[in-house]
Amino acid sequence: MESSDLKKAGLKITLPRMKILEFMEASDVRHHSADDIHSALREKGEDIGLATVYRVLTQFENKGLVDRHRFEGDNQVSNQSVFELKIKGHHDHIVCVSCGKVEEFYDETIELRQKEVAVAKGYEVTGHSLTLYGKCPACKKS
Amino acid sequence: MESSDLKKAGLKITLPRMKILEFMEASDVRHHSADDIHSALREKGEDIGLATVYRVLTQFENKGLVDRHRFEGDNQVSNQSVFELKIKGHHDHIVCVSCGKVEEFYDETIELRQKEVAVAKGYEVTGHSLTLYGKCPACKKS
DNA sequence: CTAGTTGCAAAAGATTTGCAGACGT
DNA sequence: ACGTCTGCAAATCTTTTGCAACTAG
Repeated sequence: MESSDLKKAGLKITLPRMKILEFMEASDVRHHSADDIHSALREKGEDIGLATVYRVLTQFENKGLVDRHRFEGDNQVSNQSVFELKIKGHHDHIVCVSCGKVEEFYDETIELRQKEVAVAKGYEVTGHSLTLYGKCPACKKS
Repeated sequence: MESSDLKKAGLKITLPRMKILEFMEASDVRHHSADDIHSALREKGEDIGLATVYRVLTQFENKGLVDRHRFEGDNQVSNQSVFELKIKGHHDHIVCVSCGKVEEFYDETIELRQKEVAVAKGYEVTGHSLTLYGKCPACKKS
């Protein structure tokens, strides 16, 4: 399923692209910084440059294969963008401010209301970004 | 009202801090990058370093005087953080992807639903960030 | 073969930090 | 006077770009 996605997107099937896609699919975590991916692949013995990782992710983003997020919020740990495969439908995020864990959720009520708010202001909506910040169950105890 | 805010926050009342606060209060735009503020003050003849602007804004953020946002979204223009005075109550943002204009809104339904979603997942909410992206009325025509 | 890709190093943009001097209280 | 700030320059961090070599189709 990987190579067909690339072909469909009009991108040549190259080793770095395959490796990056594979890594993102195989990982149990869904959000990765460019550096995460680069280090992970390096450790696996792949010789892929960080610049290539950025280039590939940017291409994927433009082709609609991945989303790029910039989590902000209370105790922001890093300034890096994070990327996630766009295999599932749209959803928003909830980030733990203590351990950095990211979960996803989708709420029809919120989605609908957002559109209403925008239209009421005369906007033509093209997208949105919603992220909740808080302490996850595990971190609440400590 | 400015100096008292600073004093309350436990910060010395210095010229750069006053100037930055004044500028943010006086401006009709509510969101400014560190560089915006720096340039604006420079043009007014104030001799304030960019590093100081960043330091002051970061202090203000920690003291709860300002919020820092990192708008992401469809046609990302810049990677700069923007800061806004926290004088008004909480609200979210709607950003025009064409002209970059930022408007604010507050919707009780969305706020409520967010809290519900987080609680349902066992989180203790500490904050959230919601930004809609779209074309503003003026830009829709073009 | 040929255009699209890659790795590396250098560049660029945003933000932070070290330090000596200046300022607020 | 004293500890806090400030400006400047240098350092850091993240991301992008130039370029010569390489590779998929």
